[in-house]
Amino acid sequence: MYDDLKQFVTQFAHLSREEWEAVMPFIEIRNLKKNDYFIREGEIARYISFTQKGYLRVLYNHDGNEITRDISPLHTFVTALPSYVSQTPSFEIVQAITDCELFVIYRDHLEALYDRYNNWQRVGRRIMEEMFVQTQSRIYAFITQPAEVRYDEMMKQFPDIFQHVPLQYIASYLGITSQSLSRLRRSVKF
Amino acid sequence: MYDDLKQFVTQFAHLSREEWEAVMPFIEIRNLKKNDYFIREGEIARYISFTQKGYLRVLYNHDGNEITRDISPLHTFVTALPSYVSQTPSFEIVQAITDCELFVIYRDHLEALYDRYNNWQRVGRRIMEEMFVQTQSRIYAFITQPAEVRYDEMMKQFPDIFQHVPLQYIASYLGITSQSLSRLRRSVKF
DNA sequence: TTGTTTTTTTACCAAATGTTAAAAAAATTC
DNA sequence: GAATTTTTTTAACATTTGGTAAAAAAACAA
Repeated sequence: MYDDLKQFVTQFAHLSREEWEAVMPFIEIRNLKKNDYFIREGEIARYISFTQKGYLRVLYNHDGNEITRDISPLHTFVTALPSYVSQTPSFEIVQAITDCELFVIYRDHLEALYDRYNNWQRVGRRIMEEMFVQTQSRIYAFITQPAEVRYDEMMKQFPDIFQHVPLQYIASYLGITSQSLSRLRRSVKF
Repeated sequence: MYDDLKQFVTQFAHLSREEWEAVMPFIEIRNLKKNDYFIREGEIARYISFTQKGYLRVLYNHDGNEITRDISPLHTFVTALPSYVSQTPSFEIVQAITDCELFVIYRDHLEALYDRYNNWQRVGRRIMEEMFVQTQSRIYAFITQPAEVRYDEMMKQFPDIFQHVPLQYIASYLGITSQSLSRLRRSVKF
């Protein structure tokens, strides 16, 4: 049932049986249809989600344009983090790109788990460290690589995403317009 | 002595007197001269630094060009994080931009502190959350703002940096060449 | 100070990406 | 399946940024 979740978290720290089972009562299964919202604009992000099935994106409205900041790979945690950590209204929106099955954990429950088990707190810390490292490499990509290379790398790293995610979201994630993405896709082919 | 450090960490969690004092024996003061290295390329990052005085930058060599990924504001933690978390040789270099006074803490000591005090583990987690949120807003800037706006925002947010940090490092941090930075600085003036 | 090295600026041209508009293709709805 | 809506592609032109080279300015060293 929670195999993927278990595998994900135990990458970061070994958990005793008791520690692992302590999270169980806090996991809530939520199914979203394509285009449903996980977090709406202005809402306070009171929970975090592990994507068991499907793809979410994190976006925000910038002068009427939707800016996709993140497209979640399978089996990772997603929320509108700025809102989640500060418990203030979210400028970010989290939306289902495809039908999704999510494991949802409320922040209050997770914080209680952290209070009780140092080891869970460690898992939380290590996951954040890892996410930070990944975000940094994305910044390196923006600094050093033209859009075409960023696109190629993304295709290599997340080939499954291209079967499920509209190109306009991918273009925004790469920091270009969908017209530009179209153009560089054409030039790559030949 | 450690007032700035104490203020920084207690932003993230309240610490009892015992908890605060537990870190003291682990703090090592290190002074760097301008251009000295804190972490060298290929070295394993075995410690983290709080910049009490001065500015560090995090960079790496990309086809012979130095790419500045980060310029540390005063009173924050810095290390070559990918190496630090995985304990593998660092591709990133951490170098003093100005003379620096650093509070250095070894990873082994910090991990021991985390093991012993859940509250310190919490501080570590919250700092990583905060750093992640900041890095994300930098990604938003890359996606939505042209270099000129990114430059203006940086000047607003870190005006002190411009008195100490060479423009070429700032250009690289902004993701442009120093020639381009020169050009847009000229156009802003009038 | 003088000479040397490094950094910043300027200029010109090239390449990458944005903007606007419209057509084509695909997905969705009735 | 036909009509409608959304997404993707194409095209022409504008703007931003990069690359190369060299001059000017600043920092550093003898």
